[in-house]
Amino acid sequence: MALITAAIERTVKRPISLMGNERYNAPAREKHWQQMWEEAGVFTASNNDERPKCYVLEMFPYPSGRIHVGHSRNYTMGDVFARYKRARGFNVLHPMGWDAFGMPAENAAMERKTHPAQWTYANIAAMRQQLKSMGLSIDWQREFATCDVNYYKQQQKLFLDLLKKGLAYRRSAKVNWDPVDHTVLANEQVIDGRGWRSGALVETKELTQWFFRITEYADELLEALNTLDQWPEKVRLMQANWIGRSEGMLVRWALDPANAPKGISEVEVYTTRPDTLFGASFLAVSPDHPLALAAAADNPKLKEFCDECRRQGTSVVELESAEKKGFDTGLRVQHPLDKDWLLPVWVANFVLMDYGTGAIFGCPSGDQRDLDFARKYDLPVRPVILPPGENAETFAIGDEAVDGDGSMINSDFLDGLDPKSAFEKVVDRLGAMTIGGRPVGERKVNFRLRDWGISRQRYWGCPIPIIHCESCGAVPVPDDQLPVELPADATFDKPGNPLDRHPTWKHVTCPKCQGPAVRETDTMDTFVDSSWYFVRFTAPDADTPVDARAAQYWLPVDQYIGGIEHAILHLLYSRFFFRAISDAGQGIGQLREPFRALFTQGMVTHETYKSQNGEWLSPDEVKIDGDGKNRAARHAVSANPVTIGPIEKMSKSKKNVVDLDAFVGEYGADTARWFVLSDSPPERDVIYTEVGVEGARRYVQRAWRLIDEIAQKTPQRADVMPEFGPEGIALRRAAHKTLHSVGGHIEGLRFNVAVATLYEFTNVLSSTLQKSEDGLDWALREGAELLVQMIAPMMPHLAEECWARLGYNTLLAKQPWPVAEPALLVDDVMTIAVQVNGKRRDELTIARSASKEEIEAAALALEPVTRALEGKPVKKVIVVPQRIVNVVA
RNA sequence: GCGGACGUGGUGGAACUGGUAGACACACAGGACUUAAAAUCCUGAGGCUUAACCGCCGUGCGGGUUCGACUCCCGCCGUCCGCACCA
Repeated sequence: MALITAAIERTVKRPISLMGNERYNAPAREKHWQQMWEEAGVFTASNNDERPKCYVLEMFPYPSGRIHVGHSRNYTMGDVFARYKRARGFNVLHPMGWDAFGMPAENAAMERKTHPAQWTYANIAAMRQQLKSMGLSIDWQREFATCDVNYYKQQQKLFLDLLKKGLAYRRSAKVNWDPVDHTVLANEQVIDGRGWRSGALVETKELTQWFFRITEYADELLEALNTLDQWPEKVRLMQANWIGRSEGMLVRWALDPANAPKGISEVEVYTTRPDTLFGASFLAVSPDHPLALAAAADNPKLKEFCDECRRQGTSVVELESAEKKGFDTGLRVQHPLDKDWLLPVWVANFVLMDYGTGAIFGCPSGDQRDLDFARKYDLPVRPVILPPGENAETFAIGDEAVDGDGSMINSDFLDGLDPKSAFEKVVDRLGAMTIGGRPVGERKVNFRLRDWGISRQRYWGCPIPIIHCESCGAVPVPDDQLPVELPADATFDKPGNPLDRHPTWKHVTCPKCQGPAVRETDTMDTFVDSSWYFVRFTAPDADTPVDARAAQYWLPVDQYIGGIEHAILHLLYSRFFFRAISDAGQGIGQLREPFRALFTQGMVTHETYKSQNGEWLSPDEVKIDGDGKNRAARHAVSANPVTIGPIEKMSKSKKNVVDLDAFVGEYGADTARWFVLSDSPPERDVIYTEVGVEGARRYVQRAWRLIDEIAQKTPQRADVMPEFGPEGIALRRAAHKTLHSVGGHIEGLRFNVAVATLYEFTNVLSSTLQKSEDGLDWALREGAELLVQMIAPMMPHLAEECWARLGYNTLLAKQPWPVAEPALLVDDVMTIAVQVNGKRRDELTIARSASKEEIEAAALALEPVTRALEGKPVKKVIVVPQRIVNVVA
């Protein structure tokens, strides 16, 4: 029995030589090599290793069901990098897991009557198979899903750490409430003021919710962006804008006691432009500002106005088109720099309660919104900054506010100063004055960033480990009672939170007083799950959330790869959470940034198709006729005309996806890998086309044929190098130069250029194969072996097959990256362009050792050069060795 | 409105810190092999002019710096993305 299997094994293992034009059967061979890798455990990463480490990570997927070719690009890129680094002698960690909590599972439960867990784990099983079929060099032993009890148990510990440290807290906050689905909606789930599923008008509701104190780290998160020099500039900029630091002043304005509401004597305003204080013409407060509420208490019309503002939609369209509206409260304030100057206090719909203090002073001459507002309600407009070149006597504000540089006017002691000095002077002046025992003005740094609300009124998420007790308040679940597990028997037949309506789950005794109490029924935002999974991969089975030794060995992630859509939230939350858990006691050490290098890859796009009745059609339901302008589509079965729509990112909803299984079954994984890496720069989108795929497939076959031919024609290389003729030398130079450049391109993630370089070398190799010369066989074989090793990170199965064909019985996945011979990287002759007056006229091939004088003389002797000179005297000759000669006449 | 990126043949794109623009691929055309097709192989090609060479033009448009600009600077035009009443 054992003998028979061994025999079968051998026949399967040895690739059959190609006689004539036999094709390489990728799908069959790929399965074989995947099995070989698995048996050899090539991709298992050890936490105890002498080699330098390299942690390569692609953003882990949400298990939505199936993987399509669009998803595969991200993993392919990471895999090429991981395989390359492994070959370069690194101990590589390349793990995979599942971002498995979230709403779709609950929706599926509602629609299909399957439990979220069942749905999720079934999807994971299917997608794991798909990823494995791509031949990714992943250490599957470290795999986990965030919905695994073991994972979210550790996350509950982290939550309690943060709570102890004061980095998690509870407060009341507004949410978008869907009154039909009884659920909280994220902003992006509110479309035109209505719930995206129910269509009901969304209400604003105050709920007590849990928050993480990310604002505590606002300054650090902003500052540290400077250290992330291997992140895209774009992402750093987006984060910086999101954090939105501004430097300004808090200014306290005394209310005119004549009609001030009881108990309120001043209004605090945040401004970044205290220099324009003399241009103030009114104060405006948010409809939710305490002063507005107090004033509205005995003013029904004002109350009505405030209510109307609150109803004003939160949708983007509404905010954009919303008119600036206000209501005069009748209250008056004293100007801080002129006691006799009284200004009106308005309630305005454009003032946000949750930025700054919810109150502003309006300076119409310097701010467009304030100007629009002042014009509408006929409030004074007083210019305070005179733009350069304007005359102070005649200058007036028209329809446009002036926010540029200039010199101060109409501003008392600030007159003549530039705005910056005026700013400083006002800071000094107001700082020295007091109101109600405090300074009238003080410097204040403000951030746009808000604390991170993590409460979700959902079932399928990590339960927040808190017990609410009437007498003890919010009590942390004691460590020995963790995890707080999701009840398996929840019901999903109606909207609302299944945890909240579960008959028994939430009723517990208080850990402190043993009295009756209830569990927190909110679960955590799934962004919490993804904020530390990369830490957990370093020790997925540890009893504590973080294994200090493993974390400090592997982190930071050396190369992180994912979509630009996560530029802000996921990446910012992760940067915060990493610091927070470290400061709360997890053994991460001194490290503050989790991701050393970040790469944001482009999407795979595809044409979209729509049937006559407006339904999306998938590519395999459509037949394309003709090409160019005559290109038309019809339905594959009914032959009805089909509209070809715009090229868009592959997505399930538009059905413009190509399923990975179908693709791999037909073409093989290597073709898919090669295709997504070719042509387009990796950070840019790549368009999926049938012809592009055919091109990739052709190359797979061509490479295989070429290697096969060389394997047949040339003997194994002798250890001693023969003497080479010109062809042999040229081939070896090409091979080693390619090796040098492909390595660099992979290192720099320029996969499309690496692919092009490999095509180029393949062309050289196959044309040299037609020639004969002493010693050439040796060079051909060397070239073939190098080619195989170079394509290995991108097309690992084909490379193994070729490697075996070349007579090796080792796994290529275990071979080190070949080293280029430095002597072959430098030519002994060089070809340089010769210009006359900056225009290229000819080129010159000359010994590398030639002196400047020799080059100059040779250049001037060229016929096209003398012709272009037309007898004119040469003024100057610029010779840049190895680059160019420019003759200036 | 604010911020950013990009613009190169029929197409995707290449060109290292300024130094032969169009590598490589796709599509196309011609040829070889074949009874034929597919597959494969060879050849050609930025545009204009030309029989061909030569020549001229050419990296969105206009200017500038430089011996020399796809690359750097200034001003436009266009496309895409992010943020958006943030005081």
